[in-house]
Amino acid sequence: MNEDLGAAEAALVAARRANLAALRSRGNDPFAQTRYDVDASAAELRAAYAALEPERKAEGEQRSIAGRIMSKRRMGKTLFADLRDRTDRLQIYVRKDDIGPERYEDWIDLDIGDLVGVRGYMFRSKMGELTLHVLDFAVLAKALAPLPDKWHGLTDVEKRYRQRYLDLIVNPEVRDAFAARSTIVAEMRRFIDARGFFEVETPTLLHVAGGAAARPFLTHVNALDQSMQLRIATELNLKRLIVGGLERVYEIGRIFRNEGIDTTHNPEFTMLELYAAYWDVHDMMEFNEALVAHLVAGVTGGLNTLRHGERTISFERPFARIGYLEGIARYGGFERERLLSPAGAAAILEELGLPPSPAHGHALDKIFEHVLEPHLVEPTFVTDYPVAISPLAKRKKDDPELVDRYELFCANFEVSNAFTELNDPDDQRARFEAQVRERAGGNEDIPEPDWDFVRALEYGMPPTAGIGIGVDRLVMLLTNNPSIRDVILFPLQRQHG
RNA sequence: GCGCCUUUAGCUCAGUCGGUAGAGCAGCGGACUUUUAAUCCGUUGGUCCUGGGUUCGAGUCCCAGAGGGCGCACCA
Repeated sequence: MNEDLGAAEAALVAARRANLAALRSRGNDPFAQTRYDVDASAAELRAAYAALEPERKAEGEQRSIAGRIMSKRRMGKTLFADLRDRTDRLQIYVRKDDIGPERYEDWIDLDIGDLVGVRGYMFRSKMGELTLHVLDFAVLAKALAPLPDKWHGLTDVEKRYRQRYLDLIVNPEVRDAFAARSTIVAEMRRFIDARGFFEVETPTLLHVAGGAAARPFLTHVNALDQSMQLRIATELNLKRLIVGGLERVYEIGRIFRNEGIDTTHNPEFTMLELYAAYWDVHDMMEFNEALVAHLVAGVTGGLNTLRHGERTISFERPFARIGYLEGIARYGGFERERLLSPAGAAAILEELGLPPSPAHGHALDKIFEHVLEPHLVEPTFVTDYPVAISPLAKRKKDDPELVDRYELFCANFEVSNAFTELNDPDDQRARFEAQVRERAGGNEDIPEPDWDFVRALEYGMPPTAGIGIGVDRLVMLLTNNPSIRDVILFPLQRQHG
């Protein structure tokens, strides 16, 4: 079974198997264990005994923890080892005199990576380290494969992603980032639930994936013998629920887009979408600002600033606001009339030295990215988008070429996108028809229209505001990680032998 | 898709001008009853990513390919 291993690795595995056999020969089969009574975590013990003075022992109280052996320092008839559990690392101390010569042999046969449960009392060593003096223990599982280097850890990025379990074992900051993600998402739910929203789950398999401009993944349902698509947004189904009277709904769900992979894009990612009947885009902005400020305070222990790379970003409310056209005029000097006409926007692209765009909306996106986005470091609401790039948003009452929409930018990327939802079925139908023409013109990123969505609007949708937040990118921001792969446990990698 | 970088022991990395492949950690054997990257003595371990080519001789030079990272392009 080890034919695919190199000789050196095979020898390491063989040594561990020999240790496993030795443990079993003493009636101590690690894989026969089913449970262990754990009454503390490493972090709890560190906190509970923080005041213990050097060389003092808390002999009266026995505590037990379980974890993985990360290092072992043998000194003849005693040994020190470091145990790691989900919370922290804790040093343990084992003496031959305490457990007897035969059980001490077990510790010689234990390897780095093995899982043990230990019970004993806490003391502080001569060197000042809090340590658990082991009086009893159980071997709970054996690591037959050798772990990466205890000091350098695992730095090979490819291996870290392909074997994330190794990354999590040896790189504590990786575990911390994913623990932070869990906390952030939980806090997000609490914040939303407290405002009376229903959490719902809508299908990922759809006949027509819509609600965004992106290429979908294609699949096939055998039972129906029909081709289907993986969703690229949850928007249309969530608004159907608003039509259905649920009034306040949200979904935190996996979205799939069959597009490029880079430091801010993974083909499957997590999006929060939330819709509130009787809110408009201003209510949503208020909500959005409160949510982000709350999460920043949560991860920083109450601060309103975040470290991002070399800089510090302030999230003091209110966040900056700038109009879409106003911003492009301020930083690029391009005027509204040119931007809002397809020919004018195409001419601006040329002036900027950018390649021509297939459509007006695309040209606007490119101009925005080059002119305004580089300036958006502090959290900033960009408001009042052109209708050409907002097919699902409601027009501004006094300015029908623009829509009641904003995007929140921070650290030069989009954190959220929100608008007052278009609820006029005739306008929606007209915009879908425009998309049909654009799609016929060769833009494959434009989805097929979802005509049943127009039918839903015909039954009446209350005035509603909606928002989408890229959860992965928000976690990147909140945990100061530069790549989306740092906040996705198993990022997509090419398959190889 | 394009460009740059990268791939050597289980892990982290050296490898000069093309001349028999190295270190630390881990492992193995030994000493050591408060160590902590424990220490000390001894020692095993290689598909140098793959396939071609040049050469008396290739980890090293050339070509092609594969994986990965970064940048650009793409991408609400």
